[in-house]
Amino acid sequence: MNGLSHIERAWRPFWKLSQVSHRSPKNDSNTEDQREITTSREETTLKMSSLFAPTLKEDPAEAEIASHNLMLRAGMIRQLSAGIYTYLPLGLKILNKISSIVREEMNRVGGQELLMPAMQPSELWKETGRWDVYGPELIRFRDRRERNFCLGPTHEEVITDLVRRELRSYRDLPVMMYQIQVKFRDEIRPRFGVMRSREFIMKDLYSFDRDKEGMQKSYETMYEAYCRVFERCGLQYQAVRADSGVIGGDISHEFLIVAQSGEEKMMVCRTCRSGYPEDEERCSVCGTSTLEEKRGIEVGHIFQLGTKYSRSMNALFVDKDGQEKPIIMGCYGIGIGRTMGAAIEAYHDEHGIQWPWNLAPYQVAIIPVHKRTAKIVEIADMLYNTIKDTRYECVLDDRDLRAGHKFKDADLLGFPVQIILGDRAVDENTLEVKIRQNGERIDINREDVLETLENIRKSSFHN
RNA sequence: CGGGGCGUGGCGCAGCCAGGUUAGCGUGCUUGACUCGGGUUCAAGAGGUCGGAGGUUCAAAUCCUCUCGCCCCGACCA
Repeated sequence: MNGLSHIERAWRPFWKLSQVSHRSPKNDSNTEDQREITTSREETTLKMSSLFAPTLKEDPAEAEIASHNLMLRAGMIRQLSAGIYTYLPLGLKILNKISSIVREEMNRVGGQELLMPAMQPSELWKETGRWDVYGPELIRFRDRRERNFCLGPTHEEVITDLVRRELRSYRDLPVMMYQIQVKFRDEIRPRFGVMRSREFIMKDLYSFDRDKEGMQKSYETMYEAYCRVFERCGLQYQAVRADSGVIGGDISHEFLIVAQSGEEKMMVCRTCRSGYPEDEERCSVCGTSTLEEKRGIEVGHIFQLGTKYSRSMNALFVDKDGQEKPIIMGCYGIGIGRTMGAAIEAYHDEHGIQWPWNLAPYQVAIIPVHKRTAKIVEIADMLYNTIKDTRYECVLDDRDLRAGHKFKDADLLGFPVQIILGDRAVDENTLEVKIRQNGERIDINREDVLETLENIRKSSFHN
């Protein structure tokens, strides 16, 4: 058994432990182990003949909006029940792309990942009063011993409980912890596929500070991290001051992806780009009244909670002056699945999805137009193997289908670059490259593929 | 929860109002041939307790009752 002091020290942020001599795992492990760990890479290439992505030629009856329709058509999701979806391999791949970006940006600013239970005892919720306040949206049930539980729609209670048990001193603050996990909300009306579902993947981060200034600093840090997340996703976003709703607290901002089909209206300052709720008439940042109405999809929401949860749940720390004080909290959510839907709303055309470079499940699709000549198959394989060892992810459409079918699928699935291999290209030693974003087609020399890909990546307006 | 709509082969639909042989069409799927750069063409084939339960009737996909599910609009929300 470890002594408590050891445990306490172990979970402190590493930057607080600089005086403690701790051994780096790198120095500990032998080179054999290192090699094993570093060689386990994610799959970056795929033959489409083995991809489970049942595409639909026709529009599914249940889908009203583009993203829902296209996710179904592209074989990314399937519905199990109202507001409950399975992510098929391709859909999951994209979900993971978004999660990775989110995770990297959270880690970058000192967020520490953890994983909390979805199943939560009612007692915690009664402490904060939300067992009664939350309403039927909270999915409740009893276990075999008649004890009340709910499926977490959010995790303030659980993390506050964790922190009040383990965190004692101002020396332990600030801390930011987050998870990327499944949430449950029994929506009055689930709709638009993955956009408003009853079970969904969310990143939720919680910040803990010793005073208001610290909380505001954490808030600003997260605000900036959110900007980086959506920038990296290649999405046009807008932060808007917002109401706090049931989450509570004082100041909050919503992050919206700008899209025509967005449910939410907002006013954006033409001069400084500040965003306001739809009823605002002038920009308080630069004083002008040249606001423009835009529509967006809410994908993130950040809150300055203050002491709402720490007071009701008695999450206290001892400050420098020896006084017990409630921890000052903030919470910060990003809907991962919703971000995926919003990206499609923002980037699609009549043929299908147009993935931003960084969200594309694969950036490149190699499309041999037929398999009749050995040369085409050969070049396709060669390209596939070449790209396999690079930073690019690619699929090879090795299916036994006609060219038209492959083209339609490639457009539908939205790979940013298609490399089309036909007889002409083979004869002339060139490659035909089609850019999904703008439909542009260029012929390049075969040896220039990687350079071309890099150029396309760089010039992609939403990379 | 209020309002509207829909459940018929995997998917998209017709048939129902005015009950009546083996329940159709398109697409997809299987096989064969012809094609072969934008979901080809032709032929043959497999696949359906018509959401479920009960009722009316000689007879129900069709009429009646109940029920389950799904979609859309509204209030609510990440």
